[in-house]
Amino acid sequence: MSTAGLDRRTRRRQATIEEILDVAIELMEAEGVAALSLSAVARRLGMQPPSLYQYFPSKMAIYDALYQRGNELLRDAYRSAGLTANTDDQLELNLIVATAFCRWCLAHQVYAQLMFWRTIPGFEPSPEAYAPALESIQDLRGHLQATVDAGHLHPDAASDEGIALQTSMMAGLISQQIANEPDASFEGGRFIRLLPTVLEMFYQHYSPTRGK
Amino acid sequence: MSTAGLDRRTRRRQATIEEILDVAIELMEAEGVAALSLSAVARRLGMQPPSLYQYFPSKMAIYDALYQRGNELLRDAYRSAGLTANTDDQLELNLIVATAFCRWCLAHQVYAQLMFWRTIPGFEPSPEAYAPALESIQDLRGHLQATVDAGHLHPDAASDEGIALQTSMMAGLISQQIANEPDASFEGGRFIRLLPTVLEMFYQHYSPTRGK
DNA sequence: TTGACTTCCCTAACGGTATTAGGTTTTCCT
DNA sequence: AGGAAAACCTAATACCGTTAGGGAAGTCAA
Repeated sequence: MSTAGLDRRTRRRQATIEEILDVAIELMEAEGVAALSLSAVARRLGMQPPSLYQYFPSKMAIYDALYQRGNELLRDAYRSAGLTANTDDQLELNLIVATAFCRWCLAHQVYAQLMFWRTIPGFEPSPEAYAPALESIQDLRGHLQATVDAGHLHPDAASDEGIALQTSMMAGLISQQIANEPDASFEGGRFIRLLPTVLEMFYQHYSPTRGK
Repeated sequence: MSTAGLDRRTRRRQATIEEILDVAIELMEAEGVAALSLSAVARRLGMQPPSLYQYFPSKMAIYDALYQRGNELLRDAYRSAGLTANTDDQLELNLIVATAFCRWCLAHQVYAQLMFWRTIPGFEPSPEAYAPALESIQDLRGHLQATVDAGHLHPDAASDEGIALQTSMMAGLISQQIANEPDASFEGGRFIRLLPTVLEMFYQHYSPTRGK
């Protein structure tokens, strides 16, 4: 990530790579994820299209780099929300980080579509690009486990099933919001504003006294 | 829909249109929704690509026709599940129709992606193509209202919010399943098998005694 | 049966795309 | 300063969606 201590040319190269990715995201925001055109990217950069192949071996490689960048950004947003939260209540903390997660997805719909819907024909993320997504899932698992340990949830909440349940419910709100009301605010969105409700349902379902 | 009583030429024409749509769906299943190629469709039909323009004014029109067809098929699958269900229990009936809905989406992922994710750049369904989707939502509302009337759910369950909640939760399971385990069976899918659980949570949340 | 009209399908062409091949110029390190 | 490597170019290939225009075949009325 840091550019210090490197070759001058290597630094310039890295800057160009970032610039390509920035332009790609911008164009996808304007035209749609699947409508990304390398020619348009090159035009925007004042290059000829084949020159891009100095930096990425294919269009899919650009998607892959963006997939990775998105997962890193989301992981960081998620973590920093957990770290800066000022509360002792584990359940409230869960709401805070879940809100941060959903907020990020709605503010970065292009990334979200690339990361969670996987609708680009022929695109399969590389293990390297997928790694930060696994970290995010681990973080979520940690949050749930901490809530369990604090006695606020049944142990099953931190199981694979509990995680699948929570991610599915959040993914449902996010995908419905993006597909049906992409421009609504976080507070006003018909679907996303149900996030606290949905978390309540989750807590209810995994209440510590479940199964007597 | 019926081809009886029409011009001979009109009948042949209608058959060709259906054939084009069938081939388009087949290719999208194999290559991805966004990877549909009119040239490939024409090749499969033994035509030259421009000939397709006798039947559809553009590629988007084909997407639109498929969008409509998918919504009609889903509406019919949903309705027939409700009609053939053999139960007196309104809650069980809900599970049956919800299951039919999810089953259809997983069995027809191409349609589902087109209908619910809207990831084709520049595609906006026509009002005509959208109409059957509205019917499906009305059917869902009817089911929820009937459950409320039977005294099994709080009246809020059939409100706009209740419907948004239920559709979001189902959409979450479906989208997670399609994105992460598209080839899993309905019973074995890590996400979709949570459907009964999720409905339980919904019933719990909208229990008739809610708010005392 | 003839003539007109429509439908169907074709070829040719335009401007766009991703990508490869190969050459030239610029940049930088030793 | 020499030489390597990086950066960028032009040209070309093989696709794509779409438009223009023409010819053959089917259909209907006189």
